Amino acid sequence: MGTGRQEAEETSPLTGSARVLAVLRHLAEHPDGSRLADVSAALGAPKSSAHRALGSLVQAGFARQDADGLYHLGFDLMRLVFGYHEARAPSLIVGPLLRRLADETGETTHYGVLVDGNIVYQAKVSPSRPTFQMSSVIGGSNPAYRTGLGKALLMHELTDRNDVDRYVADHGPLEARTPHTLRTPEALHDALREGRRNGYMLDLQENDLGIVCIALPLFLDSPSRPTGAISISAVVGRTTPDDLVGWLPRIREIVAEELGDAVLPTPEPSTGE
Amino acid sequence: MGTGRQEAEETSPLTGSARVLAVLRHLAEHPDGSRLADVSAALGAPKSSAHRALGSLVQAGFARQDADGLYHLGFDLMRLVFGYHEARAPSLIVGPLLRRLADETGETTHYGVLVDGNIVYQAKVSPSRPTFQMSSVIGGSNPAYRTGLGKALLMHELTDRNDVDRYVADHGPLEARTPHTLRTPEALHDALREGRRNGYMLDLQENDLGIVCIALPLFLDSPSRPTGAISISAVVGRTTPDDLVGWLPRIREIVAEELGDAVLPTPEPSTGE
DNA sequence: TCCCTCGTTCCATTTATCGGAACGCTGTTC
DNA sequence: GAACAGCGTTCCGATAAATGGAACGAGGGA
Repeated sequence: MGTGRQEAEETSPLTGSARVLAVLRHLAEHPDGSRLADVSAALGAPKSSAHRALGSLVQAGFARQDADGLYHLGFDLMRLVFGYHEARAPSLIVGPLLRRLADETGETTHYGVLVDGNIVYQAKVSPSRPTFQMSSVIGGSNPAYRTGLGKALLMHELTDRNDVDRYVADHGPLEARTPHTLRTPEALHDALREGRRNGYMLDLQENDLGIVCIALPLFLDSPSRPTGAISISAVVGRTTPDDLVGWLPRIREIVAEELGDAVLPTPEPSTGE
Repeated sequence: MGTGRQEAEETSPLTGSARVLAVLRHLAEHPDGSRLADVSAALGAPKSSAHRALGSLVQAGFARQDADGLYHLGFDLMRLVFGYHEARAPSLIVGPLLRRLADETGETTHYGVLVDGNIVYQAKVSPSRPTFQMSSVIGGSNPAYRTGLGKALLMHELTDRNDVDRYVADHGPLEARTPHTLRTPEALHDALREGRRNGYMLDLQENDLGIVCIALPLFLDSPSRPTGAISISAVVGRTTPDDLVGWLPRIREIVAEELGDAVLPTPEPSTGE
């Protein structure tokens, strides 16, 4: 879920610091460690160049070499990134909320923001007794139109049909990852309108077969534009859409306790179109 | 807890890819974002150089620039590091164990390995209802001699007095972070010996005032040399050393259920010296 | 003992980095 | 409303750092 870019690229010779960063990426994508020859081959660079790049990374604390000669991501980089994440506003503010929701429902919770038409996961809390492992990763992304988080945010950005059409035009066609993915601008528009009416958004196996979720936008900064959205994900069979909606009162209660009652959207009573 | 290196360094002009990596570090250390001028000043480099370095990072997906022009760590880097961490053996193997222990005791649990005389935290699980926030960060480190995790591992590395003396000589003096830190090789040797006898190790406010913990080494690979250690930390006042030791039977039970009964040390009955 | 693998080092060539200076935009001040 | 100040960005000749083919040496197997 949410990869990022291609593995081996033949765009340009890839030189200088760009090559060093490519090596860093390679190390991160190989958790069991990489040999020098692997790195060299993956980059299409001579051994000596790969070796020099690795040397720079090791010296900076961004890579390390174990007793077997295998290169790994450096502990210092992990400390930096984990420290960065824990110090960021989303973790600090919505972290406790996500944990309470995960404990209460026994399901995985997420917080995500909208970046260029995609949802980027900013925080993730698995329940104490995980029933399954969600494939989402912090920093990873998915198209907004086929995730609960994404649609919960889009519904306040794309308020009329023209907005929806422009979104679809700008961010590529609606790719049907599952049979349930919304395929047309009409379907998306209808879903967003219903979301605005209800004050929440459902995702019924639209991004991953077997996964449903309920999502709510959060208005942490501005009362008009949502800052991000939270979601609770579950597996079909164990949880029905009705169950998700049934959690709503309790969800709203917990959100209000943790962040106040101004951060939730006010459902439009019945602004029939 | 576990910083890593100095902030502003005047070692050498710092050029090329080393400078790019320094910029990356700077971004990670400033979670609220950095201006170009900040980066430039922090590196002692001209604006244009800092700008070029940031450009390289942005292009690689390791940095991003928000609408206000502030530079941040890139989402792609977060995805890479979090994905790397979740795919690594320690997370996969001891993760569920740490979670169960955290749930059972209501305290924070850690897994750490010994690297060059220091403990490096590899996994961390906070309880669902955190009573306090531990300052440890994944990838961060602390001297082994004043942490429960570290001593639990040292006790199988430094089995006689000569080993202890050599350790102290190699890894600097025993710095007393708190009044309870072990100050002499004798005290450390005695503590390690008692740990070997008991099959566990206590840390009684030796690294952080107000924090006590109990730690056990894990023998995941070899039956003779521990792979790493797990710990459960608590605040004094709410938890006494006796409470920690009282958890032991349950801890051993859970560890045996999750990983088998061969991964725990066999307490030496009474090998009096 | 030989051989193969793998990480490391060397060095002349070349190419990307360096950085001072100028540009243009935005929001502010007088 | 016009001059100003701060900021990110771009330009370009001089310079220094990256480049990579080849040789080296340690370690492990056959």
